[in-house]
Amino acid sequence: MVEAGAHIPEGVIERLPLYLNVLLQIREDGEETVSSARLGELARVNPAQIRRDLTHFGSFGRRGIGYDVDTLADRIQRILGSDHVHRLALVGAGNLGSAIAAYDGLSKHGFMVTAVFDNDPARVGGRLGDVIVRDMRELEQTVKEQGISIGVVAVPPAAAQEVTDRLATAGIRVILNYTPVVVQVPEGVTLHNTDPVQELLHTLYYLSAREEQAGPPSGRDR
Amino acid sequence: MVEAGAHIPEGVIERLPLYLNVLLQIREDGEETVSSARLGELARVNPAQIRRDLTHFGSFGRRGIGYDVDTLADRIQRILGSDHVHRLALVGAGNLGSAIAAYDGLSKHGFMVTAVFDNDPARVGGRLGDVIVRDMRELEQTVKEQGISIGVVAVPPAAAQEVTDRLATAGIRVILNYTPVVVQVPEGVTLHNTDPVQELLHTLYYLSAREEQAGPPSGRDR
DNA sequence: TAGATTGTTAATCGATTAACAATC
DNA sequence: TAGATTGTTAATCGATTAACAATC
Repeated sequence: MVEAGAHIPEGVIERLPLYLNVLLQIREDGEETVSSARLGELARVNPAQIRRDLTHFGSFGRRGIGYDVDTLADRIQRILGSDHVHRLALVGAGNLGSAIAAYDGLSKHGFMVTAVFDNDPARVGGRLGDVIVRDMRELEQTVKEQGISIGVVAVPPAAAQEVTDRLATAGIRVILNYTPVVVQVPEGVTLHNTDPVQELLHTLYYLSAREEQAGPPSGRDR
Repeated sequence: MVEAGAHIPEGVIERLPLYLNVLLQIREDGEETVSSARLGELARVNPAQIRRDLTHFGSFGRRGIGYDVDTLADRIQRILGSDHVHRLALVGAGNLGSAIAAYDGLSKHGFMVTAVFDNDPARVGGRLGDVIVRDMRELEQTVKEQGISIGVVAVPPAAAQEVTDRLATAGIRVILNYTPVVVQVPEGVTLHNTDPVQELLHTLYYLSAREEQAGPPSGRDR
């Protein structure tokens, strides 16, 4: 265990969600204990690195045995802060928005879409999951009223920057951008671009006309 | 310029698509020249790193001036292999599949969805974009006939592993997994998990009850 | 010429990995 | 006890960054 407040490398924080995901899956399969070797196999991470990563937060395993799946999952959830519910504001109720609202992975980690916005009158008033679609004009007020800090942008590219600006102004602190547009955010707002194409392009490098060379270091990204 | 065949760090290959994306956006804005400083600002990458990254492939800029946007974009596209069209097979024609088929970012980088599969008889025979939805049973044959090497999994979680297996068997070399399931792929197949939730969880760490500490190193991921 | 910005070196910094004692 | 696997150290490896000469 390292002293509280010590700097924890970004890479460690990036891998924790991956470990958590694998642990939840293992739990569904009925496994109660897991070794760093098995965890590493499923997450495609070096077992030594997993053990090293975890020491930043304490020691959660038992020598000779491995890790208790339940306990480790709980600990990681508490470290990340995903042990309680987080509300999301979703902007855009088209195909993409609908898919996001129905996305299994969100609820699994305590994320709840509690507000949906669209500017198409045909959609406003309709339902997406359990939530009524609101007019875009209500964005600022609703975000503030519900104290939402995470926003998801699933609108046509042309509207991406404007929506981002409005979310930031409304007090949103984390924005998940589902458009391929490079948007700008003010200081203090964290932006995530979920552009699978960037990952495809990255893979392409190893795919195209490079058969004589070595492939990518691992079969999987992230 | 480094000798051909020299090892190029993975991080460099990961950043090239980011630079490319920013360059394409700058080009749309009508800019003809860009400095590493400006590029770094937009991509949120240290300017020195951008220059260092590019030296792996040659020298594309002009001292005192900067980089020609067109030229640099072209060079990166050729390095990555995105200067020609790549066909995609999309499995799952629901909301998510529809959103992916309509996704701007794909065509922008030369990715074309040329085959769509679903096992719902109500969807088979219908259209998604320009493509007729085929029955899942035709997957193997179609993938082989069209010589498709990239597959996109946009099916319900329960079907994710089976679809992945079938794509791999059919000869697909890159799989983009849009489900939250941790799927396994055989040697030689590259798997990308596009799970925005993992990124949200990662951000959560910096968000929750840690106001007294420093935030994440940068305002943006990827 | 003066100002700007690249290409490139060298130093720093941090992350990964192997190895093994501790211990279940 | 013997086997297994963690926690942790120490070594390696690689990536990032600052600085500056080259040059437009």
